[in-house]
Amino acid sequence: MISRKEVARLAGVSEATVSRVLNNVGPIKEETRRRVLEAASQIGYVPSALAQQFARRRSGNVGVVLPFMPKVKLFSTYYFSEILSGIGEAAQRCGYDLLLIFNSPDQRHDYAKLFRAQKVDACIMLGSSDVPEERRALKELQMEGHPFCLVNQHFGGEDFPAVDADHVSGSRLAIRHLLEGGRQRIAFLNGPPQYSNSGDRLRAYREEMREAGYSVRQELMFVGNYSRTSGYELAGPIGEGIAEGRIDAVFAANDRMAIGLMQGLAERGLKAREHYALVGCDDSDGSRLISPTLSTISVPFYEMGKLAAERLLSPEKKEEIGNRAEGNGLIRLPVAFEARESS
Amino acid sequence: MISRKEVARLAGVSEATVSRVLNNVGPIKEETRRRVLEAASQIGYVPSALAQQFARRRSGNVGVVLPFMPKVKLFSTYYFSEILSGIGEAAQRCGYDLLLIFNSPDQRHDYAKLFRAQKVDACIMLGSSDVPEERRALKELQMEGHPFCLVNQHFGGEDFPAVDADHVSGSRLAIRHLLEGGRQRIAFLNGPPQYSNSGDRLRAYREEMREAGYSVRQELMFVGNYSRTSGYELAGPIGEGIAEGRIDAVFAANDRMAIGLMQGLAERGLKAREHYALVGCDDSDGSRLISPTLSTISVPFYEMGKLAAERLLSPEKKEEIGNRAEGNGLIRLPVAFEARESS
DNA sequence: TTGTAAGCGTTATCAG
DNA sequence: CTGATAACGCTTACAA
Repeated sequence: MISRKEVARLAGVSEATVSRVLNNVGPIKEETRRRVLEAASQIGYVPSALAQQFARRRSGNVGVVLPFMPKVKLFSTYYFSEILSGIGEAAQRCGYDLLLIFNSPDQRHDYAKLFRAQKVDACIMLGSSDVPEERRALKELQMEGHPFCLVNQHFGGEDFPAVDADHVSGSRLAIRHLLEGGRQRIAFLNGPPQYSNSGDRLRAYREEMREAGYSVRQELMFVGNYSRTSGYELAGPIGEGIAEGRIDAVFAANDRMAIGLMQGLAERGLKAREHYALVGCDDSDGSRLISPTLSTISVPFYEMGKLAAERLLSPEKKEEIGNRAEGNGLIRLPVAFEARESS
Repeated sequence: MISRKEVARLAGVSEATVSRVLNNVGPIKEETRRRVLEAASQIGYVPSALAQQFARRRSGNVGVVLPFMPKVKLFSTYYFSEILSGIGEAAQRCGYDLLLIFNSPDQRHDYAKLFRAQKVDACIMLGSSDVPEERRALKELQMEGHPFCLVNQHFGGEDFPAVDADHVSGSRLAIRHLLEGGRQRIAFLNGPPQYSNSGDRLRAYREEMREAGYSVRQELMFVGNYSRTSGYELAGPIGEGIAEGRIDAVFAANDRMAIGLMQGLAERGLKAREHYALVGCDDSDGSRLISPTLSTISVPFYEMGKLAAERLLSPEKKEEIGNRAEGNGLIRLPVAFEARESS
């Protein structure tokens, strides 16, 4: 290993001077600087990031925590990849490296440990879900004052820093659109309850339906797990509802389930728009490829990731956000309705 | 910061003993071990990864180098996300963390620097392309003996460690399929030449066409940049060719371009299968969603990423691969043809 | 403007 | 089985 010492010797200065030159700190005689840089490049010296991190007591890493999902190729889902792209963009600009952390299924989620071990200087949680274990881990983080931020999830009763989308408004838009299109028996295919946006959407659905004068019946409610397959499998019961006139539209909590459902229903001879209206959520690439194209809510995942990272890493943003109304770490970004052929 | 010292004091042992217990090294009296663990958990001690890395002179990180692509949300492309998922799976199993490295557009690619700076213990390159600067950087890596591996790319004339897919055979399958379907004027929409698989595919195309007794005409050759848009934009010239009977099939180097092309041609009233046959490459999710569904070559990206990582990180794999034929760092995984509606 | 030296929290070696 | 202690390569007062 080539170390500072050799540069110092070659340049005929002390090791401290080498550091000063390389870190641009303190006043340095121009001649000295030249000699040091010359010596450094001559022997191809590169400061050890390990030693620097150790001495500075900062890793220079942002942790990105990813949920464990058996059999799911995580990055291949539109949701994660968009958020990660946004985080990457911001982290790079702020001079941080991204450290990917996979939440193992077996061991408990010890986020605080990441900080205590100094593996990361800040942390962004993707796909976090509202289960007791997760709450505990996050509360601990907050207690210990570690900088972190959730993306696309929030926890009722807590004030965790988070960047979410306005899923309530988005869902309202979707339902309203369906109602305005003359649909009255709107089924709701929701995601699992441990995700806050499921709650948000459910609320929106209930309120809109009630405001429109419809009762919210249990036979219109379905729950999947966000996978294409889970939508596909619900084509049975939902298809029956459509065939019997009990359902004339479906609002699905994400595009994947909507697409699976559309495919399943197509196999039963039921065509979107013709036999029922369908609205998904996410504005994923797939929504534009499927036929008929899928009406959907576009969610700014990329921007959400970017904002979460900036919030943690960029000094200006940090201040800007600090100046917002007190006691609310949650930022909600607006979403938009995309009308396409399926509704 | 809670350090080893405090644990030692609380347990009434030396700091060295604390380390021994925690690292399970050397013989330890059971009673001592108990006391140390007790003390550690009592004050919530977590060893500093920074200090460990420094002392061990190993970062415990695998670098994953990603190309800079302006305006492209990298992870959202099937290709990268699948490979990354595979790498993640293997890295986790081998006890490494993933450090994402974004190749900035401005500064030169100094991969060796990553190692000299000890930021990573091994490195996997995604989306690497055959340009002089890249060759130089990789050659330097090899010269200095740093462990690295390319994925889905290889460099003629060099023997860099790489995991690629057998794009030659894959392309042959595609062309042969089109020929067997009675197509004779097969256009080829290739990717940029700096990617080795473009060369591989071109070779396969030429040979298959020649073997079938067709001349390879320049007017059948098109080049895009793997984006959906680039395929879409070539719908003009290619559409003309189809209309005028000069083209009756297209083989595209990836699904995204194929899909863009299909959409562009559809706008011109040209339908896949009916007016022309189309085969893509990658077996991306989109290929199954588009209508008509897209025939394609399925490439085991996930496995490629996994294998590249194992090759670098897992002791057994390393040996297994070392026992292969000499002088060839390149491993090619097989691909398969997926017949769908478009051809 | 530069040198000296005290950390930083581990690992690893060498005695005992 | 356990305790001292010398690295590790850098940052950062403090002195000169």
